[in-house]
Amino acid sequence: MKKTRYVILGLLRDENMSGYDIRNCINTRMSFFWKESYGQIYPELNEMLKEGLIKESNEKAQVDGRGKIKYTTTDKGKEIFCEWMAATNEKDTVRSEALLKFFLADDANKSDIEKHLKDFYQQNKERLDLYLSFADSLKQFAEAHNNHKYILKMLELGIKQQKVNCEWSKEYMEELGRGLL
Amino acid sequence: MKKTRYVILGLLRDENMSGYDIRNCINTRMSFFWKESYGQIYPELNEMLKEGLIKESNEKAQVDGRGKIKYTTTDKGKEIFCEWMAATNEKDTVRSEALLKFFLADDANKSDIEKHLKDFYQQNKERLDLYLSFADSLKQFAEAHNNHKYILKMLELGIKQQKVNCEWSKEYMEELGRGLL
DNA sequence: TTCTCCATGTAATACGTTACATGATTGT
DNA sequence: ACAATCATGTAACGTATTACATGGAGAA
Repeated sequence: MKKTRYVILGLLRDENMSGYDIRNCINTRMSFFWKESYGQIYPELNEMLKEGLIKESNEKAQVDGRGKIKYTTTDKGKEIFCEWMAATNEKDTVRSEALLKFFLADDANKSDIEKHLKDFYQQNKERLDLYLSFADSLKQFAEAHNNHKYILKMLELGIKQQKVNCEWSKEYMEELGRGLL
Repeated sequence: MKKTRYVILGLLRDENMSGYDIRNCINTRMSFFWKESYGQIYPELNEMLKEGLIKESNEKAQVDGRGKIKYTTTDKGKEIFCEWMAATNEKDTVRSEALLKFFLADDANKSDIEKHLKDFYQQNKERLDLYLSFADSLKQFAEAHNNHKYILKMLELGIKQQKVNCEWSKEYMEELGRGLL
């Protein structure tokens, strides 16, 4: 089942946003467990408008200058968001090309693996730093929004996961470097 | 880019397999970072046959009884597998409905979150046990195949990840239970 | 003025799942 | 005899990415 509308609805509860904002927010803050492309977001927004799940918020439209269209959730939107929240989750769809290569490796492609481990470490380190700084900025306003503490909890997990990935790839690289494998 | 053929090629290097075998192997051993459905595997196998990346291995066909068709990689298949192995990885496609809900939670859906945390813990625990037993069985034949040590390394990461997820969700549940959040 | 980024959108294409059809084999 | 599982396959459908089109705003 498509979940685009629920992410949108979830974000709009907190703050009025344009399609562009939504896409950016998802692909930065939420990037370690989600992403969306414009090709999904814009058509979905118009669909949701028709269904009355969101509406344009003209209040802030001018403040921001541009022809930007900001949206808010309607009561109906909040309702279907809550229904989704309460429902049992589908099985995750996880696909990692790096992990796939690590799994399928053998002696013939040892040097490729070393390269991919390096990239893997780098990417996880970058994300780790991103989440740490995001968590820091949230902590400063922990009282401001009641949902901040939930996001912080979530980030805590992301940080732990990135750390595990970094440690593992570092160790693995060292083992390969010392010819232990 | 579709990666189905590379998984297939990777598995076939090690052992002759049928489409059914391949699908089972992916959806059990590799389930924490990959999956494929019959609708992808069978058409892909026929496509690969046409392109000369794999061929039927009639040797073992009878041994197994059934009308099972087992495949092996050809030289050309090995070649394109190696090319893929050496290439830089695409960004991962990660989508977890559970994590999405944890991120989008607020006080209004606290009880939903508790339920999802319970499920999350349960699923991660089950996977953890699965990988532990898989790792155990591989360790017994660690010398048999030169690729076993790479798979073990990979499983090591999977095990660490599952553990982190279990610990995090357990802690989170306790905090919620004690009304700390 | 030209470049870059903001901003919205769509059409073509690629990818993936589901549900169904079919039939053999094994265990009870 | 019956159910379960093995085994292969396809058509319909749903979902997601890509590439492109369009144009305004701000900076160099």
